[in-house]
Amino acid sequence: MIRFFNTLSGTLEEFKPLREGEVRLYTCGPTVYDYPHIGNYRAYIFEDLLKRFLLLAGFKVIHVMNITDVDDKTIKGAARLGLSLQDYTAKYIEAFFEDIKTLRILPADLYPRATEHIPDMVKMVKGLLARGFAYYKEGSVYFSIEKFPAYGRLAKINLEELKAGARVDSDEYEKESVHDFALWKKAKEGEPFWETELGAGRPGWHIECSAMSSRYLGPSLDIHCGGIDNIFPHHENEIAQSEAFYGQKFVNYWLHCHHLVVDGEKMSKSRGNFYTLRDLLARGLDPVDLRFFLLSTHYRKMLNFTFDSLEQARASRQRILDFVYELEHRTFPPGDQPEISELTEKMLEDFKNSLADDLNISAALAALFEFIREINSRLSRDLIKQADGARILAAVQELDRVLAILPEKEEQPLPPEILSRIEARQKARKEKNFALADAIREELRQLGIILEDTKEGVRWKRIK
RNA sequence: GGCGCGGUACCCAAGCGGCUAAGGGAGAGGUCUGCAAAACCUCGAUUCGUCGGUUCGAGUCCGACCCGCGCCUCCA
Repeated sequence: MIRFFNTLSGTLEEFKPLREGEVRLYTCGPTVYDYPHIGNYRAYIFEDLLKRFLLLAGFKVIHVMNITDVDDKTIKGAARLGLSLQDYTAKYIEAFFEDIKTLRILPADLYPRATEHIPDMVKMVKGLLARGFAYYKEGSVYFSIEKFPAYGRLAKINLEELKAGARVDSDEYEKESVHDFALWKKAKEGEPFWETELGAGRPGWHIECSAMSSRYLGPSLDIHCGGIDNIFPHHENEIAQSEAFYGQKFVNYWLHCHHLVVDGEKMSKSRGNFYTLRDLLARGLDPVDLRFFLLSTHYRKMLNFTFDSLEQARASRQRILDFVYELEHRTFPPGDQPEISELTEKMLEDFKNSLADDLNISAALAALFEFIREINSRLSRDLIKQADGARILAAVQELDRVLAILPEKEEQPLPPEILSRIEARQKARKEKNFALADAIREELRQLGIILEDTKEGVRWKRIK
């Protein structure tokens, strides 16, 4: 049984897709006004884990992620540089795609852009006007939340209290009630706009997700994800718009990822604790280590990024890589043992069952590490046979369909000058010239290559 | 004011009513080694923020309190 924590109900629920064997997944994508930061990637990596798990569990997944390429920030950014909206956002869209590839995030099936779906949004806004859920005010269109009694269910916000505690809204647009939100914003001097049946203007942020999700996934979808901060108002508003328009349930399961903080505090540029992926790559970070770090804490728990915790994650991942390396490079005696198959199957089952339990990655990894220790113990006593080794390796590779943390292919071969240094060291060792041997070892270490002397000869591995 | 999250060994972290409280990192001991490094193995909490309560039995449920954090405004 697969179960997820549904923000809507506030409880763990058994997962049942609308259509047997198929999951329609919508995840909120980037607003392309700047380079994404590592907190953004925590959310995308959580979604990637979810999706990869669903795929491993045998589901067909149809995944749509929007790209917000028109909003206040993109408009401001473009204006500042005197660029068109499109020219301004193109750079960040490209950076986003580069980054997700670097982090081994599986691409979505579709990346609809807001600017390319204006007609869908206009149609929806018109429908909401016709049904009395929306109203015009000075050329803009607003959603009237009092017309939608279920408003506040997702965020568990009581409208009365919300009104009492809210600050005065200083929005330059006029609306009837403070918490009504804009569906369509009247064109302003010097800002991009679209000439439509609603008048000249641009869409509000929330309507874009409602329009694009239904366009590609239908009026009802299985899972909608995003960061915890999207719950209110963004997702609350999406529900209001979509359900008011279609008159049916919008999303069955809402999954939200908690924040990443840095050194215990919210990341912000003014605090100087703001990192993009590029910042970290420039420091020599292996992006897959970052992936593992972001992956290895449960998605509903706040994650504290520090360079120390990143180092812990790196070391932890290295243990898995060393295990795989050993299996790939060792020679085994022929034969196989049913006991090993059993251990392997048990580990796979534990791993998958843990993930099926609201993506409990800690328990899943614990199953893997326990298995690694068990097998290592046997390896050290030469108790693993050839077929066992192949089976173990296949199992770890299967898990890696979800984790995606193993080295991509064969390691890059070493350049000849390095190889000859290794040979020189072997020669020195044979001649018992250990001072020279150690000097060469240290020299290579400086170059990021670690040598290991094993029974089966010298081995090397790269370190970052 | 409202809503919500967290406090488990030196650090990260699972466990959510009942086997000896997972797992990883660091550390200590050992194996291997010319010595190392690396790797591997072993060992690390009578105890789960504090105080009460419920229960045959509580990190696990209830109450109070202390500490840290987030949201209620754009934000993953």
